[in-house]
Amino acid sequence: MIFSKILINWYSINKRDMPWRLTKDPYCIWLSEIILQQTQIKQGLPYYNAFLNAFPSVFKLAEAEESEVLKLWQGLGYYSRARNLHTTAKYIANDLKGAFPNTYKDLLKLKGVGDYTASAIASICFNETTAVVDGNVYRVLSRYFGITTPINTSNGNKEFKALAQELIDVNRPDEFNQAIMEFGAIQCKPQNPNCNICPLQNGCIAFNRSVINELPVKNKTLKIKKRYFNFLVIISNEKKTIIEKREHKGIWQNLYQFPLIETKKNTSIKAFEALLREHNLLKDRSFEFVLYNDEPIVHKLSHQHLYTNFWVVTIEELPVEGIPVEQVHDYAVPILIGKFIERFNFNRML
DNA sequence: AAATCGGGGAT
DNA sequence: ATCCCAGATTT
Repeated sequence: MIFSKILINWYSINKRDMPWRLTKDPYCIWLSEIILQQTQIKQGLPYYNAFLNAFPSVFKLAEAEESEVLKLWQGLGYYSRARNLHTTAKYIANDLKGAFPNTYKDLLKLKGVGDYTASAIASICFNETTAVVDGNVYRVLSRYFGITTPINTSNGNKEFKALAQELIDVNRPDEFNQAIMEFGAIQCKPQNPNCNICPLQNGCIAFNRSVINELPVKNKTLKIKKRYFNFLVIISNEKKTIIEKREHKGIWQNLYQFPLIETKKNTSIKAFEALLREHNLLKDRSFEFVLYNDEPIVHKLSHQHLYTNFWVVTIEELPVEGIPVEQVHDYAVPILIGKFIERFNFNRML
């Protein structure tokens, strides 16, 4: 039996129930694919339901404020996905009058839609024969065909895309694409794949050579930077506090945070007091402060480790406008801040 | 080509 | 700790 046929047969028996498998509506498929980029289904699923509930159509999404979209995206990470999602929704609703692009070529032009997502939408919604290549596909193909080209190189990307495009079932591109991804997710897993019950075992080069655990090959480049964040949780007698928007490029763009002092290394309380006293918001003012956490809170991102302190500063009157403390819940914040807000429990002060 | 962009889950 | 996750974009 041929490769695609085996996969599709396996898929028909083993596929999991997913809400986005109940529809071919490009809006729903697009939304699910953006949410699931670099995101496990278990983590993305509640966000998919929340978004469809809040924004049942591309027009509703287009009408929303970006702040609202980011708030709903809070905790999912890679926030450029949410910003691009909103930009693209406005483009489709306003410029295209809601007519979703229906070819791989046109889908690729959308912000936040790359080769994988364009292929997925084109095949699932419009039956176009465009093969997807995601992390699952890299793994399944590299093992079955014994390919040692590193997957995170341009050569690897080209090679696997071409191979997947050869293997795809032209009569059922949608099923083939979903089958190979599902197969990679629950059968040909990264660790301890179920080779003993695998329908592709016979022809699998990695299995026959006992090199399953060596594939796929990936170049590692990761350099992790350490950063030292000090957030100022400034609270006035009126129970107001200050938050600010992260406007600049970099992590958490357009999300909110407490005023931040970043230092080159972790500072002692004594040394930090000096920084506090010369800070714009506190200069020449009378205040008290306490370090909320005993040890720096370590927040790990893929390229940075953030060593974080929350300094609770009490002051008679805010130097700028500020917001009532209970309103901190209304803003999209990084999960690092969100967890602090939850633990600190501003509402107890009311 | 390499760096950047999150947060959680599995081992 | 380390790797991975239904990748895309910027540098």
